[in-house]
Amino acid sequence: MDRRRKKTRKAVFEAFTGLLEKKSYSNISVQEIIDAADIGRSTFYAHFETKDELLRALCTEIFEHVFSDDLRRENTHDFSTQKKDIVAEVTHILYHLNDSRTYIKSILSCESGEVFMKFFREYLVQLFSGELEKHSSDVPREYMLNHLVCDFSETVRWWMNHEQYSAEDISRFFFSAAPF
Amino acid sequence: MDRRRKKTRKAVFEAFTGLLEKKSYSNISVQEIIDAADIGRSTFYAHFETKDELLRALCTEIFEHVFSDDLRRENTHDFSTQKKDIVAEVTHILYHLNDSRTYIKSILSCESGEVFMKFFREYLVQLFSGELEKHSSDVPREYMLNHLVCDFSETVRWWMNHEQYSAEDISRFFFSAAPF
DNA sequence: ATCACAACCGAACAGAGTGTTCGGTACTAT
DNA sequence: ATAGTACCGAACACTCTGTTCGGTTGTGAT
Repeated sequence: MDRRRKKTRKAVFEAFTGLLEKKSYSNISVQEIIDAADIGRSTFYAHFETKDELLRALCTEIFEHVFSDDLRRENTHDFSTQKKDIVAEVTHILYHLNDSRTYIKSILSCESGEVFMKFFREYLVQLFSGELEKHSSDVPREYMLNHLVCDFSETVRWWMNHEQYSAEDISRFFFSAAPF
Repeated sequence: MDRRRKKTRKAVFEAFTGLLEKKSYSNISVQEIIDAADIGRSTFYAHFETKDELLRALCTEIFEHVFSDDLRRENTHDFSTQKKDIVAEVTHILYHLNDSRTYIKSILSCESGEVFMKFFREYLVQLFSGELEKHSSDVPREYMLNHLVCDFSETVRWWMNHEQYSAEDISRFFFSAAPF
């Protein structure tokens, strides 16, 4: 990718998350992002169609990082590593999430958090749907899957505002309270 | 309250929820609500300062209904009824939620859902914080409280899209999966 | 039935934000 | 060196917002 495009993209992301720390998503105008990023008006629209798309792009970028290992493992059909147990996998994801903490906190701080959480839950459905096979109960499978996904995503949301805990702590909390 | 005010208020709420079924919150303009409610522009602004305030007013109205008994009980210092067990209480709230199902589904269908969920969680914190005393664990109390609140609010969100289940079913699912 | 009051109407207005266009400039990759 | 790409920013048409105000109609109390 052209060095200029990368630079512009980065400037926009940083301006955007910076603004999210100060004010809510809906109160941020495209013009403010443009000014903060110090780019031309038409340049912004050459990269992103709307503010919403910018948010989605940012979420995608974050999750590509967080779930990068899982995705890679899916492509290489290496069954030995696929059998990693769920506890290790969850802890691993928590480590990655911690890396993007600053971005995530900004996004979660207002309405835009809903978009982030939606993205997040979509990834988690894949993560937990396999795990669910092992358990049986008189509760609909679909309910349990949604339950696990929400447990974990909300655990992460909580964690983002409680920095004192480590990834291992959070993993332990999660498995203590979740119905595994 | 003046009959006209009641009528207008009702017309706005109905127009708003009707629109929410068709398109997302942020894509609904005040003018569309005004047209759908068939009222004058200035009339809308005489009732609600902004679209956001309308959403909050609608949420407040819903929760005043859903939690009406709890609130009443709080005022009358009747300790005999205060000791109602949590299962009955939860089931009771689910019944009330079912009454407002149409409204709630509309609100939850897009970004406005976040506002609804936020309101909802605030009420639930009160409901569950007492219940938590009874349990002990090596997990922070604050985490457990948030966990219960999210479990329940997300259970309700799930329920709204799975009409085939009764309030009793949902109550059972919730207590099966929650760490009680 | 009357009457003071409150609610509603809707046109008009200023202001803010959006998304596009276009001619010109500057950078990049090869 | 050069062709292609990205950026700039002014200008434009458009939509939406929130307010104002003079006039109309409905309401509740007496």
